[in-house]
Amino acid sequence: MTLRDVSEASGVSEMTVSRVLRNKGDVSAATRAKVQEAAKLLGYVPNRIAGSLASSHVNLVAVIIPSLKNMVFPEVLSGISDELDESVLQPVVGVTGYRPEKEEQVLFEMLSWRPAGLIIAGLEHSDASRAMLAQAAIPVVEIMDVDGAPIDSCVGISHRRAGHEMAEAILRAGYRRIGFLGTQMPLDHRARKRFEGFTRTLAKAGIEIEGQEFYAGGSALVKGREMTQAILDRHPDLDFLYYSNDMIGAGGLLYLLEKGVDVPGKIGLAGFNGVELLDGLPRKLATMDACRREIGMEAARMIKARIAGQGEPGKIMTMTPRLELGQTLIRS
Amino acid sequence: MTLRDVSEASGVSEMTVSRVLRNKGDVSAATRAKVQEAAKLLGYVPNRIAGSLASSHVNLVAVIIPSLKNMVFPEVLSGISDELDESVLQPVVGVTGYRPEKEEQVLFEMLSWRPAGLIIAGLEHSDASRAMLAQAAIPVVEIMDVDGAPIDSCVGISHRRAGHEMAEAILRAGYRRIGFLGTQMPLDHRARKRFEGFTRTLAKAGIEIEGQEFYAGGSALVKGREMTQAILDRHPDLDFLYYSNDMIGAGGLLYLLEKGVDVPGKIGLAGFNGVELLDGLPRKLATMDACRREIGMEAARMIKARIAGQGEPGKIMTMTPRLELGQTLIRS
DNA sequence: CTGAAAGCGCTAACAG
DNA sequence: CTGTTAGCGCTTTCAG
Repeated sequence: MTLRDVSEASGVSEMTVSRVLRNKGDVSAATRAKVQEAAKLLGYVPNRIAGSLASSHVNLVAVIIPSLKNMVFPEVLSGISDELDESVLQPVVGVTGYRPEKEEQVLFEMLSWRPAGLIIAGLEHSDASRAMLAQAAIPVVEIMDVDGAPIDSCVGISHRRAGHEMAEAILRAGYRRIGFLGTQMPLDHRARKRFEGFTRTLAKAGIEIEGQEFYAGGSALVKGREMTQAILDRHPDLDFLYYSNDMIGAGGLLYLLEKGVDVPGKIGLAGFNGVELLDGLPRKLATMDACRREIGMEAARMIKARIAGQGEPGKIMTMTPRLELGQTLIRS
Repeated sequence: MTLRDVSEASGVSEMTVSRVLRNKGDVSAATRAKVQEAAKLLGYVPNRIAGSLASSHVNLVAVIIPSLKNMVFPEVLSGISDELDESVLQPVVGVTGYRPEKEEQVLFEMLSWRPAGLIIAGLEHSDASRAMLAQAAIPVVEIMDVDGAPIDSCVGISHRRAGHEMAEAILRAGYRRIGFLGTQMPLDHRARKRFEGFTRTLAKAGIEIEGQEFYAGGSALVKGREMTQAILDRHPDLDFLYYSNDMIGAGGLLYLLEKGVDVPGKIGLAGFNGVELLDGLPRKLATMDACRREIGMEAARMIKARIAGQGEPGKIMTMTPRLELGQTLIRS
């Protein structure tokens, strides 16, 4: 089923059929009707592969994320998808599993489709990846993080600053014996930066983290419980626990409440991400919103603008996450 | 940057360069090396648009799902993505927002890329959608649901049966005054089928649902709390609540535990999906696993097989969800 | 093992 | 407003 079929069925030249189907150029109402009828009758679906090759315009936006298992990324994707929905652009998603080699491979695959733009999570990329992007010469928006040197545009939050602000709030509230619980993911740069921002701020106040606990795999809620128990077994005097994400934080919160521990009196808690789930917990966990949906939407907007020839390259947009004290961090 | 550039840089014909880059046909080691060096030096990324047009082989698998906001679908996607990872196939995702018109539109868009196969959620599609799929003549796998007539292949669970089995377990445990809490989504056919299977089985036992509550939007956990309160306000005598998904069920569970209600003695609870989250709750909610990841992986496997010319068309695979009684449904 | 010719299905550019 | 011509960048096919 090709344009030629529609052309023959309607008695109109292929070129004019093409114009009708793309709403491009002036075509008389009569011809237009004939063509549309023939196309519908035949159930013609244009071949974008041929179309894109001929026009060298591709309506694809490549999106590269580390994972689909962590709800954070589907939320970003959802923002991108919703925003692109109002345009002709279509997202194509690739998943790297947090692995740089895989990122390179996925990037290569995606670029081979000659997308009109690219959205990619994080600022850390291999030299090979950077080289590919430079060659591709398409608008690139790096998302989620702004702590570093973007290739082109960038929208996200400062995770270092997020860690820093949480540390300040904790200190301000008077907590001093602080533990950290996180994921065993050396390649999660954003978690690492939050940790750095956090510990550096504590250090400036002359405080060092008294205990740490890391996990990998499994149900985050369960792991949060287990880690909380473990860290308190080893460091019973801790008066605050900072979790690298809300799910393990929620697990810890549930565990402590069951134990009858006074939260936030005896021990304070905080997580990170601002997941909706927290609203339904018995007590609201302190957290910091990562602006996931907004980041996705803004990235999509930037790409749209650039493709439309409007936005400037190199634009950096820093979102400011709200600190939400909830009910697990004493107000100061 | 085209094949021609690599050809000129390496002094090898375009055709042979093409063969090297695709590992196709016999090429001497010497030529191969020359070509690979030139390609790497230039940072050449093949143009799959041209390649696909010329060969009429497209390594894309279209995946159409209702939403990214409900964790269920990213989980299925993740299964598909992981399974396709070991092949040359690449998933391309489209989102319908549960709207049939949007599904048609997304399907049209996707088919215009001439994917090698299609995975689509659900068995309910408009006539136009079915017509497009028929014309496309590619392997189609409908997923998540098996209650209906598939277009081609199909892998999922019977939601009617899931509702039926849960009803049986509830009756067996001796509960009689039953309430239902679900989403306000007339187009979520799977939720509807569970409800049908559930009520039909109750009816056979001479029992009718005594109260219902529906929600739309907002945090499911919070809504679960609110709905639970609301339904019990209106029907204080209910002794069982069946939730159409685990998140609202978890909200209900937390609410009742806080109230000091005897679960499952005074009132029993059950959800649906088998989300990992449940493992970390104070009490484990009864549920039924929807086999989300497995369905994704199996669908991807079916597509791979079909594209490789192996699998039979029309294969239907019914997964059997495990009933997990947890600690909110009295054992019988 | 290597190359030349032809064309995938469509659209840009130009001519009427 | 409509049609013709010439590719887009690659691969198929066939010839050496």
